[in-house]
Amino acid sequence: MLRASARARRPDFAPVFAALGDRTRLSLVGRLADGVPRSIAALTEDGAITRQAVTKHLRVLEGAGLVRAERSGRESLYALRPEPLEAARAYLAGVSRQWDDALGRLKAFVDG
Amino acid sequence: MLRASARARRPDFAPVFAALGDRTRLSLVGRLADGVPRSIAALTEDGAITRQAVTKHLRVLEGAGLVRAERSGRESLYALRPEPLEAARAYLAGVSRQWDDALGRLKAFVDG
DNA sequence: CCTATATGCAACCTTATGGTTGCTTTTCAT
DNA sequence: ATGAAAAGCAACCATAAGGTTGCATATAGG
Repeated sequence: MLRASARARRPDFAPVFAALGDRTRLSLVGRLADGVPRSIAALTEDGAITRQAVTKHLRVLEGAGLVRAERSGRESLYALRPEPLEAARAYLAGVSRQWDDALGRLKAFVDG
Repeated sequence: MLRASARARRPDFAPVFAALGDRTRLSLVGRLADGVPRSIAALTEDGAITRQAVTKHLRVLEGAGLVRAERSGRESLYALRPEPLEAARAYLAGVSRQWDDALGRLKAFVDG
């Protein structure tokens, strides 16, 4: 039963949203959205926060699949991975669509 | 300077994502997506969790604007508010678009 | 009126989170 | 070869998060 297992294995988006649910992390995602991989030091540059804190945030993002690290010499470069972002976007679109459909049916019922 | 203040007041989505970043809460949102307001008791029915815990989650969702409570007699009915969901969706779309544009420019440069 | 239902409030517990500091290790460049 | 730069590791701290239990309050309905 492919359809059943496909339905059963719906990925759970909570971790992705949780990873995005922090100002600092959201800002990191925003900064990496230009497609340029950056080192931890580069991402710390604004100085608002310690390098270690940035590292932790990057690990969280990596854990949610939102970012990927690649070591290059003495620095490790973090790059955005758009796939889970897109998946989360699609998920939200689905919920919104469900809502709109429901309202549509309600209106049809009332009018009908 | 209307434009400047409009730009300055970009809503910050972290709280919305944070509210969505929990399985239970995400499930509540999913259940309310059919447009039917539900009481706390109704939303607790599966019994996986205490009514109090559900209440707390609903308050968090309400704090993020994702849900709205209206008291009706002895029960308070919670209804989904699609606006912040849609806004969050649009935000993610924006990040994805930025990423795609960046890749497009990079490709144009390489090919160029 | 009295009782069962629905919710609210408050205290409490455990673990996760966001952040720091200090020290070590790897690597680049002079 | 040596010093500075980049990152890793580990311990620690304070607070927030998710959850529970116990008790109080309001309302629906016989």
